[in-house]
Amino acid sequence: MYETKESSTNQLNISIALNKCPVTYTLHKIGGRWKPLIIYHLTSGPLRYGELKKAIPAITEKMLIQHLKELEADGLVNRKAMPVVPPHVTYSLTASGEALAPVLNAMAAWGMHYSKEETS
Amino acid sequence: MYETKESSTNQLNISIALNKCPVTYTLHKIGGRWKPLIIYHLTSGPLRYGELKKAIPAITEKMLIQHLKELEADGLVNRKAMPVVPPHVTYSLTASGEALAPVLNAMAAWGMHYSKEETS
DNA sequence: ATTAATACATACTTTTTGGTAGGTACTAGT
DNA sequence: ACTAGTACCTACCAAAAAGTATGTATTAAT
Repeated sequence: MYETKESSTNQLNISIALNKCPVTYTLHKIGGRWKPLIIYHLTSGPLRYGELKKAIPAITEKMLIQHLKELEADGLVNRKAMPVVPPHVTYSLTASGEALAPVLNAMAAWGMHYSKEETS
Repeated sequence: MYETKESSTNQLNISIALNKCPVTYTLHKIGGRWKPLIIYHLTSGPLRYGELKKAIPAITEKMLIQHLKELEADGLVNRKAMPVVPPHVTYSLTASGEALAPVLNAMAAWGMHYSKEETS
């Protein structure tokens, strides 16, 4: 029968999980394909758009800018544009972005440990 | 023009990101909509399938079993079936599942801190 | 007039993830 | 013969995320 609902259960369930689970909340903020890599590269200091692109060659410009916009909207990243031409824009981590460091470290430690076991 | 590629760039990019970034690896393992909640409920001890369902009312049976299968395949969760009827199956965390605790704690701490700021 | 440099924007398509609705197997108890 | 109880399975569909291709603005240098 497959009736179409007015408001998607998917969206509803996202907010249920977000409210019930702070882990899901965090996951939602850093959960894009390239977001951890972007954040990682910014931990060593601010970078220009083009520098990020070079640092992550496999990312397309669309995904890079899209993730940067989301990270900015979520308050994890600052965008600073100099009104010159050609444009000069730098991205840096905000306080809450920097505060992700222990999270990323814990995840990296787990990931390195258990991805090694997999291949052995 | 949109030519269709034989092997999706999406899949390729997943493995690029997985290889470059242990954080992405970890994210990939716990990244389902309900996985953090499932793991969280299992931290207090083994639970039966039906108990998990009651613990997370909003999840559908399809998603529950699907996530459990993935968690099992990824070695985070053990499945123990008693050959009785009606069936009796319990799920518990493996060593690597338990080892996620610091990761989840870090994520929960960050999530609780920064989701509060958002609503204030 | 054309090019170079930089940081995007947008229309469209593909791939993946999540949700809906229903069904199955097995046995003990009535 | 029928029901209850438990743990699933399987088509099918919808929504979200990711990728492709191409275009835009500005100005200084050639």
